[in-house]
Parts: sequence; structure tokens; C-alpha cells
Amino acid sequence: MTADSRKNERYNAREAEPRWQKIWDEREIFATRNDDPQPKYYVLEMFPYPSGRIHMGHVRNYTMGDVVARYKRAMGLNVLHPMGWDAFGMPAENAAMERKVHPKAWTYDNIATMKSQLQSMGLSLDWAREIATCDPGYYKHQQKMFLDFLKSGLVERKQSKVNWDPVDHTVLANEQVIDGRGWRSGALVEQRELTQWFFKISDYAQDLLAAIDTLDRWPEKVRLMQRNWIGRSEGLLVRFALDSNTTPNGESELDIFTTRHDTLFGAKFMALSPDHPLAAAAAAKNPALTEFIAECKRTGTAQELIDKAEKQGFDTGMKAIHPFDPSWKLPVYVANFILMDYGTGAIFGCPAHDQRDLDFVNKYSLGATAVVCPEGQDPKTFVITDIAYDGDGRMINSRFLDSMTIAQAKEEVARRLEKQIRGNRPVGERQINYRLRDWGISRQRYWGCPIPVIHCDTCGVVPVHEKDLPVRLPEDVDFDRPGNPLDRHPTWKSVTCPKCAKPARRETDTMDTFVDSSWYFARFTDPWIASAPTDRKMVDAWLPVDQYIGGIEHAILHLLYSRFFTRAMRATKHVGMDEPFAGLFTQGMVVHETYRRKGGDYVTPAEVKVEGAEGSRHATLIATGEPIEIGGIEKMSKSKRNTVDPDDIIATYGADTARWFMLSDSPPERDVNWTEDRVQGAARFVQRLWRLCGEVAEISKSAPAKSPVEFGTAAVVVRKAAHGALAKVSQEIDKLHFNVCVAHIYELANALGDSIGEIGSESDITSDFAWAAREAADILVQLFHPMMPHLAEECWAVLGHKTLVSVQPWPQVEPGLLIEDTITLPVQVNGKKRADVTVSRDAGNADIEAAVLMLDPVKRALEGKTPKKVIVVPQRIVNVVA
RNA sequence: GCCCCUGUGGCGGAAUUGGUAGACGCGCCAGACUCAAAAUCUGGUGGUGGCAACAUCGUGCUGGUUCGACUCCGGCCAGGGGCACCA
Repeated sequence: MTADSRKNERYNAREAEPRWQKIWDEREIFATRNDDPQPKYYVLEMFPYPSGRIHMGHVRNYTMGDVVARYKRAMGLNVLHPMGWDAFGMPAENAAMERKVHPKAWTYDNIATMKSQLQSMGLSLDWAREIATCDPGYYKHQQKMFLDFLKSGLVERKQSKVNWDPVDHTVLANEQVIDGRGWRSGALVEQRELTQWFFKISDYAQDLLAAIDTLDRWPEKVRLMQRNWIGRSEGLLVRFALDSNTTPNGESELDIFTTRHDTLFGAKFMALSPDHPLAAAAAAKNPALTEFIAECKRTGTAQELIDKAEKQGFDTGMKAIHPFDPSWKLPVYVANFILMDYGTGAIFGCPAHDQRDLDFVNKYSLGATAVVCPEGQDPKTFVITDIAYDGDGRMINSRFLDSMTIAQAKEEVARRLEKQIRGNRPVGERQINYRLRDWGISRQRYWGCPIPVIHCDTCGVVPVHEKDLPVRLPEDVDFDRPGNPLDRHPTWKSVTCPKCAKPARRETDTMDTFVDSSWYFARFTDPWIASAPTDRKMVDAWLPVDQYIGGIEHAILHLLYSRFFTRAMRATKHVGMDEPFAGLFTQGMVVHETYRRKGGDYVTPAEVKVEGAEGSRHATLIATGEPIEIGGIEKMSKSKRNTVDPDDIIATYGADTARWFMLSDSPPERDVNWTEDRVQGAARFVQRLWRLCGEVAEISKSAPAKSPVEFGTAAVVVRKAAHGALAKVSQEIDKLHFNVCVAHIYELANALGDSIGEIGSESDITSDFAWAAREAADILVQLFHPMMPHLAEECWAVLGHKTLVSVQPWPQVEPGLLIEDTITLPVQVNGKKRADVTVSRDAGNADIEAAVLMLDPVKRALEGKTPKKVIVVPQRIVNVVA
């Protein structure tokens, strides 16, 4: 190809990208060998749910992971970068109901589509390790681990509430309950108690909490969210005596949990959850209370409703006795703001120091006595009316606690109540409570991993024999009727009991899909082993994942469940570590402007033409020319129709342009706004790099094979730019600051282009410059290779290399080029910049000071005054203080 | 309600973590090439004043610490996110 013919040629991504993908594939350069002796690096992006097609969020997520994978590979590490499918879940069953396709067929079709989409992005994935969680070869091992967990006491069955649709006779997920009604039937949803399977994650509450401190490469935000979710609180369990003359069945005791036992002398009432057994007992003899409790339950569980609901209570007539004063009786209420799930489902109310309690007593005129007085306040005048005081202070109105700090008072109360014995137990016990509840994994659905147990009338719950795993999903199921197809399957349920051989029934619940995604990262380390979930040697060598990348929406459940599951796997000897993800990165969303017609219907960006500069932008519908209203920038979603299809972008501009766009400008943790202008900017840069490499290829024909001994000024300028960019990009890519890397790559391209532009004619090209330009172009291509790998291969070939840039080691910085002989320091007078001073790199402070005071702008700014002092910050700045 | 994050030109954002605010990109303006357009290239582009050198203001608002503050501290405002009426 001659230089002239190339000049007008454009880089054709549509032709080049599949070509390079094929070459990578044929040479298997992204296949990871488990026996590679290099140090390992495991980079993983959250695997997708096969919903149908990939979206721009996937493009962003997987591009970031791919940059890391390619960079770490170039750094000489043995990189594991696998991909799989979170393939079980409700949408497959919904599709089955709506479109009469089998969930399996629907899922595998989607996987095929999405796989080819991902492949068109040029991701450096090891597809040989592909996993689909709906594959019996995967869920077999999950069932095995369930049985191991069961044996180790990590699983239990217990009653729990579910949303029950009385018309469809089916259990609904929270998302299927809309305004208290079933999404399909529209029937009012009922709360029902079912016996369900649970993983005992709460056993690990303390460990999961404490270990958050060790996750120093996780975002602080996620760590905080997990801490709050686990919700540890230290308090006191207090057994209040009840006046048994006032209780329905002579009950004589009420357990409460409190973290504010210091305020015990401010108590005004006791309150029970509407779900509390004692409330139920009292209600049995009191129709009005029954009605009140029913009313509370009708309020629903939706957060918003509860938030807005007024604090309400019902006086049961029961009396509790103050633990420090037998003559002090407290009324016992049932109150709508007490949760049965937390603590003991009962509290004592101290209105002066808890806003909820204060709102409550103000409604029922029970009064409020302040028992904590803020420092500096006069206790005599300190009263509480509308706003509770929850700050620090000294105890007042509290008998033997008076004048103590809160901490001292808590200690004193705990000590006294621990010693006070009633029956055989102390009245007070120090207790630590967690908000974290056990993980209910039972789902009454078809498209999930079957729970491998058998129910026998004689033997009870019997685990399936390991040799009988997997318990496979039957394929001949129908979705004509609501409810669980497994439950109504004619034969699947019927088995013989493994213990007594009598007829028995299979468990028809399947597992929560969060179970599937709680160990896939471990399976990737050896997805071929058939005899066990993991190969201990492999899994222990590869885990933890060095860099995990995904959406913030998984900050709590997926990540916390995975942390628990890894601990459970360790307890059952399937892995040798506690924490699955050493580094976590949560990327921002992809957002886009919204467009709607006059009528209010949203229209897609593809249907709209936007014109005009910022401020005077207006849009029209391409088909009809009708004006379109430009709306806000929002997360890409089907409902807002503001999505851009990755396939369209790749077909129009190529994968590299899409990838480059995703990495440019916006910091990866923030939202990125997809705009047509910026996509075109990215596409332009692709062409510019292509032309630039062509020019350098032409110039470098006159380059010597070996590095010249001496370099002229022009060559040194280019070399400094190249090595400077190399140093910066290497540093920023490690911190995942891709947008900053992009900026430095632009700078290098600009610098190299400028240098070439300054050459008058071809005969002016010196051999040292030719060599330097060639070196700079090589570095440039290697720097953008992780981001735009196809273009990089193409440019690499144009530059005359016979190798693949994808397998090149990362270039080495020549440190000497980063050090300047002279440095230019900004000079400030009283903190305002007035001049620059250029001095030799090793100039002493006295020399710099002298040089600075000679500068005209400095003299002018000083107005003849003598400076009080001159601050010289080495290699940084000079400040003259007048 | 509580907690967290963010706030920098027309826009996305950068700033070596206390040391030249606005890198880089987008957009816009002017010019070159062209019959013309696209593409490409060159130059300009925070506000105000000035022909200019330059001056002056400027990182949500407001105080403070400092030789020096986008960066640290106090108070406020706005936007976004999370959540637990959690005793």
C-alpha cells in the first residue's frame, strides 16, 4: 500500500473488527491456562441476566473490565477474565406464559444472541469457561453444596411470610405486588405463612461486619451500606414484670430490647408490635383491639406508607412494673410502629429522648420527663415538648443515675439488672442485636435450581443422595395456569424415600437466583470439574477476584450473599478463603436525553433529529417533521424509550468507537451521558489515529533499526511526550481512571501530530526523528490497545509489526526522559500568581530566591517593599510574602 | 426523618491530594482547502475592563485556618442516591 493511496483511505471498522476477532479466536490468545506460572490476576464483571439483548450498561461494564484484563495481561500477569449467564429467573417464566415459549428455549436463544453481541465488542474473554447457571452441570454442584450446608447446620426451615395472590394461587415477589395487588390478577395480596428454607447468614453477622474493615479496595459507600444493612446494635434485654392481674392469661413477664437503658427513668409506656404474641392474646378477649391490629396490618409493608402513617396505639389495659421501682406501673400499648422482626417486638418508651416515642405520647397525653440534660443546660429549665433530645449529656431525674454520663448510666443500669434475679434468670442481659435477617431461599417457581430434599411422611425431610444429583428440572411443563408447574407436574414430585423406600414427595421449591450468583466466580476457576463444585487447588489459587466490576444496585444483596456463601463454602471445604472480592468497583449508569411528542408519548433517539447549538436546541420527528419536546437526561430504559442499541452503534461506528466513548470524559463511577456529538468525536479520533499511524509508518521508513545514540531537539520532544504519556496512563489505568487515560492519549496523539506537522519536507526527516516518531507511535498504539483493541491491531500492523499488539508486553518508561534539566516554577506574591521562573533542576533555594526577586512582575507587585519572607516549595512553587 | 455522595466555563470533566484553576474532549467562532458541501487542517474560546502588555473577579453560598484553599474546618443552600419508625 503506498502512502498516497492510504491518505484518503478511511479505517473501516466494520471490515477490520471481525477480522481481528477471528485471528484472536483462532490463536486462542485469551484462553487462560490454569498451569501458567505467572502471577495471577482475576478480573470479573458481574455476569448478565440473559434478558434478550445487551444494553449500553453492559457495554460500559464489560469495556471497563476488558481494559483492566488487557492491561494486566500486558503487564505479564496470568489473567482470568471469564463470562457466563445468570440464567435462572422470573422473566423466562413470564415469557413462557405470555408467548408460549419454554423457559429453557427462551433463555438459550437469548444467550446465543447476547453472546454474539458481546463477541462483536472484541472483549478478551476466555469463552471456554462459559457458564450458564441453568445448566444441570452447574446447578448439580449448587445442590451438592446445599446438602453440605444442611449437614453443617447452615440451613434451616422455618415459617415466614410471603405475598399470596388468592386468585392466581401463587406466591408473588415484592416486585410483582403493585399497590398491594397482584400484578397479573389485580387481587388484593394477602400475607401468608409458609414453611421455607433459609440460609443462616445471621450466624455470620458479626464476621461479615468485622471483615468489611479489611475490604480496603471496596468503595467506602458500599462498605457503609453493608454495615448499615447488617445493623449491629449493642443493648440490653430487660425482662419487665407484668401485673398478672391485668394480663389476659396471667402472663407475668415482657421481654424488651433497648439500646437506651440509661433512660429507664424516663419511661412512660410499653409498646408491643401488632404481631406480638401478647398482643394477640390480649386481642382474643378484646374485639376493639382485634380491629386495631387488623387496621395496622392493612397499612401494608410498603416503606412509604409506614413512613407517612401517624403513630398510633391501643391501650391494652395491661400494666408493666418498673424494674427499679415495684410501685411504678407503666401502661402497655399495642403500637403500629413497633416491628416484630427486630429485637423482641416490644419496647419501653422514653419520649423525651426518642422522637417516635415523643410523637406517640403527645397523641395520648402521657407526658415526657427529660432524663438526659445537654452539657451547659440548666436541668431545672430543660424540658421536652415537640423535639426529642438524642444527644449527649448528663443524667437528671434518674435517682441513682443522676449526674452520670450516658455511658456510665448504661453501665450502671446493666450491672444492677444483671444482678437482679427473677425466677432463675437475671432481669437484664447485655445483648447484641443485628438487623440482618436470615436469607430465605425458597421460591415457589419452576425456572430455578431445585432444592434437593424429599419429604417423607415417616422420615420427615430427607436429603437427596449425592449420587442422585442433579435433581433435574422436568422439561415437560406447562404454564397455562398460575402456580408452580413443579408442584402440579404429574410425576416429577413422586419419589421413594431414600431412607425408608416408602412413597414420598420431592421438594417443589427452587432456590432464589441470588444463590446461583453467589459462587459462579468460584466455578469459573475450574468450570470443567464434574466431581465437585470446585477444584481446591484452582479455586484457592485464583480467588479472591482481584477486580470485580458491576452496578451499584448490587451493593448489598448480591455482594453480601456472595460473602456469606464464600464463608459457607469454606466451612464445607469447597474454598479456602472468606472474602470472594478483594477489589470492587461500581460503575455509573448510562443515561440519555429523553424525547416526547406533544401527546406525551416517548420516542426513541433514532427517530429524532436534533438541531441547533446549546441553548437553542430543538428536535423534530424524522418521519413526519413534527416538533418533539426535549426532556431530561435519564437512565436508559425501555419505558422512557431513550435507549441506544449497541448493535446499531457497532454497525455504524464500530465497537472501538463505542468502547472509547464509554471510557472518555466521564469518571467511571459516575453516570455517562450518551450523546450523538460525542460519539462522532470518538469516531473522528479513531480515524485520526489511523491516519497518524499511516504517516508515521511512512516516516519511519528512514528510521535506523537500532536506537540512535544521539537525539536532536525534535526527537527529544517526541520522546518526552511519549514516555510522559506512558507513565501517566500506566499510573491512571491502575486506578481505573480511564477518562484521565483517554485525555493523556489525546495529548500524545496531539504532540506526535504536531511534531510531524512541523517537518517542512520529507528530506528534512532525520533518522533520529524517524526513530523517535516510530517509537512514539508504537507506544501510542500500545496505550490505546486496551481501549480500542481492533484499531490497535490494525495500526500495529501498519507500523510494520508482525506480532499481535494484544500479546505485547507493556512498554517500559525511560525514566531519564521524565526528568527535565530546568524547571519552571510559578511565582506568587502574597498568594497571587505574578510570574514564572525557570531555574536549573538542582538550583538551591537561595539561588531561586535571588532569581525571583529580580523578576519585573515581582518587583512591580512588591511596590518597592522588602519581602518578609520567601517560601520555596521544591519542584513546586515560590511564594513571596510582602 | 436519618445517613451518604455531588456541586468547577455553553457542556462532559482535569487539577501530582494544601502549591500555576479550567488539562483533554464536545460545542461554538474565525481562517485555510473546495465551484460548493462534507471531511481534514490552523487559530481562538471563563467573566469584566483595555488596541495591547496587563489588571481584576472567578471552583454552590458564607465564615475560618494557612505564606498559599476546588482541596482542610464550621454554618447554610441546591441536586442525586441509600435506608432502618431498628427500640
